[in-house]
Amino acid sequence: MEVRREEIRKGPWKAEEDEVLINHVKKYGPREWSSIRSKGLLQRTGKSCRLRWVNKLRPNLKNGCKFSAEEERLVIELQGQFGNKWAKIATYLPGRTDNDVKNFWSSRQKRLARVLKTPKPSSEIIENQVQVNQSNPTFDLKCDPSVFNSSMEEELSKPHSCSSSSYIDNPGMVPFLDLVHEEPYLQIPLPQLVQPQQELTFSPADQELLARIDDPFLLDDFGAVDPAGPGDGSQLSLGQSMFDPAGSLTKDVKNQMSSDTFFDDFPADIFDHIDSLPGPSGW
DNA sequence: AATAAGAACAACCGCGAGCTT
DNA sequence: CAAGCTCGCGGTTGTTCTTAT
Repeated sequence: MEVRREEIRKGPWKAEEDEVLINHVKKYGPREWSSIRSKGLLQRTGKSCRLRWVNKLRPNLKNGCKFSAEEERLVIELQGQFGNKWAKIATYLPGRTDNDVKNFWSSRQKRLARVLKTPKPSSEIIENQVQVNQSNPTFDLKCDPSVFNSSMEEELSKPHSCSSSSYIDNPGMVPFLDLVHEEPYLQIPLPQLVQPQQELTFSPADQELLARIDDPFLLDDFGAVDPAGPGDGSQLSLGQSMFDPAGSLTKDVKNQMSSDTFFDDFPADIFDHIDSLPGPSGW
């Protein structure tokens, strides 16, 4: 015998449904999600109700507000520390949900993947360079901070800016993060940025490259390189390697680019967070 | 102005942990 | 103790919006 089941609604929520859900939470609190359907209030699963509440209806959410530079930096920092624990990371970002953080990260990864796949003309030279220290695998970046602050500027210029502040108000929440440090000398802990909680490893080819880092003819191995480039081979461009050290140091060396063209194609905000990340000793 | 590509956002699904019966 | 249920999390997919050509 077939029992006719109530049809379960899916897809976008209507305003009326939101209202019902809000009323339910007002009465009973954010729990007993399954009872919403069993009481016949909504044709939605408890799961769906909970998700809607958590992601859209909960008070104090920053809906429709882009991640500030500080938030971006914090997400990146925390992702390096916790991995893909979005719910945990979201607790450090008032007004942001795990879904927000997850989507932000996912978009970012896609951007990165796309950028890293895009070959750049060798004539483009990057001014902002990376030094690789073999014994201590961090990238030391010396760079013009003006290059890296696009979204920060954007954020500051927004009259409605709703940048997160509670972790600033409560520095104890993120004790390792120095958000006001202005010194344009960067230390990026590679393992955190590349693959959380993993030992940084270089392929044999990369190791060979690193060993030859002072070899003035190193670049010759990679075909034509614009003579206007740094040319001394002592520094690597900030290109792909910091995000993919196992596979792309070689490409890095030949992808020396001008900051103009390079950053035109690079995700606008990608380096906003690179400011004063602590070295591994601070972790 | 039309179209394609990319980015951002919203929602669903599967799984596992924890609680209740 | 085991089965069932609820909830929360992370991954994934689909849709809409924005930007570039």
